[in-house]
Amino acid sequence: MDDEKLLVFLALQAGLHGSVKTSTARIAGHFRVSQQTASRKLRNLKKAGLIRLFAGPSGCTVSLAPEGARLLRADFLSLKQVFGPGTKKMLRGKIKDGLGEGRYYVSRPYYLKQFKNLLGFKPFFGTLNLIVDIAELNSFLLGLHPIKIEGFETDERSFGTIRAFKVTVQGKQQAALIMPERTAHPKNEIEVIAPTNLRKKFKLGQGRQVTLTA
Amino acid sequence: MDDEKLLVFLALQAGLHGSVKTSTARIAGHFRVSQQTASRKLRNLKKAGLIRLFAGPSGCTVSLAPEGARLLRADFLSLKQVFGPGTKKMLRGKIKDGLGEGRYYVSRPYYLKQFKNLLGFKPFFGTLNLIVDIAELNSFLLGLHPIKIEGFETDERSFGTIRAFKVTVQGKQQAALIMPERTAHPKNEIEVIAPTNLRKKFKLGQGRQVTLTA
DNA sequence: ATTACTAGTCTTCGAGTAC
DNA sequence: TGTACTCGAAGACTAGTAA
Repeated sequence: MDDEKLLVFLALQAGLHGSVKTSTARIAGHFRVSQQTASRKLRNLKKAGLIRLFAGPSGCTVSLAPEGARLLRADFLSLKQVFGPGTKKMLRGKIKDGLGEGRYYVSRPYYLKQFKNLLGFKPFFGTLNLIVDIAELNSFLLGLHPIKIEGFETDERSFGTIRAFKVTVQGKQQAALIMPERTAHPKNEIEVIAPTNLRKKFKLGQGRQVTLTA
Repeated sequence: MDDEKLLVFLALQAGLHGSVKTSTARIAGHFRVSQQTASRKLRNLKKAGLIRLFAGPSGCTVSLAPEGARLLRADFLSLKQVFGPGTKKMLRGKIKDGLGEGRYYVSRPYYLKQFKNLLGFKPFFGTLNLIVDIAELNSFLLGLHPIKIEGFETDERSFGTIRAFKVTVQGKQQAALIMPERTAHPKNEIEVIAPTNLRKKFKLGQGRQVTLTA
């Protein structure tokens, strides 16, 4: 029994917002593991913030925590891409006006050279900042080949390693989704670079919806 | 990285029927584990019959085996029950004419007593045999409380332990889905018992479709 | 560059048991 | 009945390295 299977099992009984009264022995029986293991796994899920758990001498009641629901939703979206009827890999995001910071670091020569070599284009000096759904983002990125853009340091500051993914913007424009390598769990904000000024080309303003495909 | 996550990762890249050329290092990088672990897990999935794998000094190409696709489909259906829009727990099956065997063992006193006590009804002496989709069945059963009907032995033969699940037939009739306890992976055939003769009540003949809800 | 074996370490499991 | 602790055994992980 892996953690995620247990989470699904609980979600099916408790629902996304409800709760279920059960026992560690019952769970153990279902997965054919020991009562001790069921108990421990349950506590682990609680510690990980995925479920809410109240356990006592009369059994335990469990409900999904928001983080647990989000995790399952991400799994669901991944599988939907596999089984869903003709769903192409796609990610929608809303434009957020950036701080002009992107223009600066995209144009650093050390990055620039790698962009050219590894992505196949010289990016416009500016980035398109998009707000996306984290679950959708994870599902979208899963299965794409990450391209590693190495970081570097100057006397003043350090520039971290970047993960880049080749994408298409609005179904037409070659581009790349980029994000810091460091963050284990991606934020809900991503940046897109392309050979041209995407804002101009597609007449995009703040709040407008953009579609990335892969 | 658990096995199932890896399978999803591969499925997203290879598709259900295609294949993908990759390397253990790339997979390892994605899940942030060692190359060795990725290699071993891949071989495990192959040994388990979930993927087809050709590995060599120039990388490896992977495709989903039918069993792997089935496993993912089961997961997908489970999650669909959680996230799907208003999908109630439901299982469809096609009637298969039984051998009259059900009539015999359902009426064994030792079973009968437990059916009454644990299911809350005295079953009609006969079973309705249904052919179902294994993935749907697994997803349906996941989350239902199994009720254990103990087996017993006579001088002539032994009667195994039965797992029973309370269900509703055609949205109206109280009933129970029963299956042998033994089998780890359920067959695609189940039996249904109810207080009344389901065949008569719903005018069911071979091949007719029946809906169970829970 | 690959895959994958071996060996040592670390994690996870379940029986026994306390409460 | 429950949950959950300890601890010895079984399994999984990574580093080093062969091919």
